[in-house]
Amino acid sequence: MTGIIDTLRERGLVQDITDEALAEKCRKERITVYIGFDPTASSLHIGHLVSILVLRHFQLAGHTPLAVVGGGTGMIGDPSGRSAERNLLTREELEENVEALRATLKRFLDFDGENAAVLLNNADWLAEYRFLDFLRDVGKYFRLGDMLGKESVRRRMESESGLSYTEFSYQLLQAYDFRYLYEHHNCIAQAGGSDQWGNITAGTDYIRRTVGGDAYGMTTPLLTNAQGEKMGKTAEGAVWLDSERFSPYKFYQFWMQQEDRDVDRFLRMLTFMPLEEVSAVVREHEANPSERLGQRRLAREMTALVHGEAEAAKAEEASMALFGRNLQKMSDEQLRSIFPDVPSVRISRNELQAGLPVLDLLLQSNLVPSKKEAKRLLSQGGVYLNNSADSWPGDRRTVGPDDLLSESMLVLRAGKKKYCLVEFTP
RNA sequence: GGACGGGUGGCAGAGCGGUCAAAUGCACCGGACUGUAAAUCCGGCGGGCGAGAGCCCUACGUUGGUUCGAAUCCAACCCCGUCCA
Repeated sequence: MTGIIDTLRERGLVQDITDEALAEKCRKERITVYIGFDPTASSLHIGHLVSILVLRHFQLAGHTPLAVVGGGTGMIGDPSGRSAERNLLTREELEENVEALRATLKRFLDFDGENAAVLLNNADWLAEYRFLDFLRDVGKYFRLGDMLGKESVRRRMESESGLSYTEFSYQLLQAYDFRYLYEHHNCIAQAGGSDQWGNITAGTDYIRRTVGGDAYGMTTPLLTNAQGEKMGKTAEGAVWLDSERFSPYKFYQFWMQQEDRDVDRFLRMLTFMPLEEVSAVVREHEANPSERLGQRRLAREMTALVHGEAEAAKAEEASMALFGRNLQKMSDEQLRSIFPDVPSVRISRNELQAGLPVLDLLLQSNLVPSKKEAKRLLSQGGVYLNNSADSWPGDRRTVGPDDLLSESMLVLRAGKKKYCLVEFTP
């Protein structure tokens, strides 16, 4: 029988494991596994995706996943010198973030059935823990040498910014989390990103020393691209999993724009496609890279996974319309159908009649942050009206009714891949 | 509490009285080449005004001061690091 760990290994999702016995155990029995998510932001981004998917993999294999939101551990970041008010506010913020994380996590796991997922908040057992009790019950089992030896601690000690006592204590909290879950939820394994190794082993060691049980840990590799850069951040910020912050269209485009050599790895790590199918797609892609079949499939799969099949279909359709060759044939009706899905803006028709300066149009469409940048773009030939860049006599050019693509719309483009749909309304 | 070092653009890191909107590298944005890819090359990279030469505003931890002029000198304060108590 193939166990979940074997499956995860095949997909490149296992970086390290505390004990090979875990793989064996998973082949034979159903276990409970947990991963923690700290509410440092109000939404999850693709940096969290690997962890979420690992939980789902476990669940699909019949194991019970616990998703722990760090309402307690998330408080640790608080600097002590804050006013009571601000502290209160922060608490509220934290609470909101916790709620947002719960909502997102719920979409990825199944909360019914025999091995229903469980959503927990570590504030429930950490918040009321008294400091002196904690030092006696937990702190006593940690040796300073071990704590200082952790990679994360060492790096910070050597860095210019140093490390506060508060953050230094974090590993104890996470270790205690693990023990709590071990005792109350029969959870014998913790997974996490590779940066969590130190915290995870702190937990397994602590459990061994206190309750004497077997607890295991596993880490996933950090999701990086072929350049070795951490995935999840773009120049504008994180790639959120929440459609309010990062539209399905943008999400689709994000994956569409990945480079060739990442396609195979991402398909294996981030989708649930059978590996044979992944190989087939990759082969097809390599035979004819300019078709971008690999990226297309990746974008489609990822968008469907995160935003649902319907949104994925819309994002794909909008992308094909904008990036397709025959933009000229688009009608008002067709453009309007993708309008809500892509970056778009509405401007009064009067402005068009009067002759709208291109610089203003660029600014209003949010394609540029400033007029200066708009001028730069224009002078370097990076502005496209209805996908054609020719005939642009300088930045004093204005746009009028003749420039419309359909009755009321035009397509503005900055650079190679940033579009904005502009509708002129009465 | 003391000694020393340090706080500069998204990051790293020069500058140490005018020629500094601030070298250089990375990141980022356009363009060429392509394939919404990579590599490479070219251009750009605080903001406003101007067709343009250019003009103006805001910026080098904070606040004051010296000076015709300060990222650069002085003072106080805040923050970080290292060592000492």
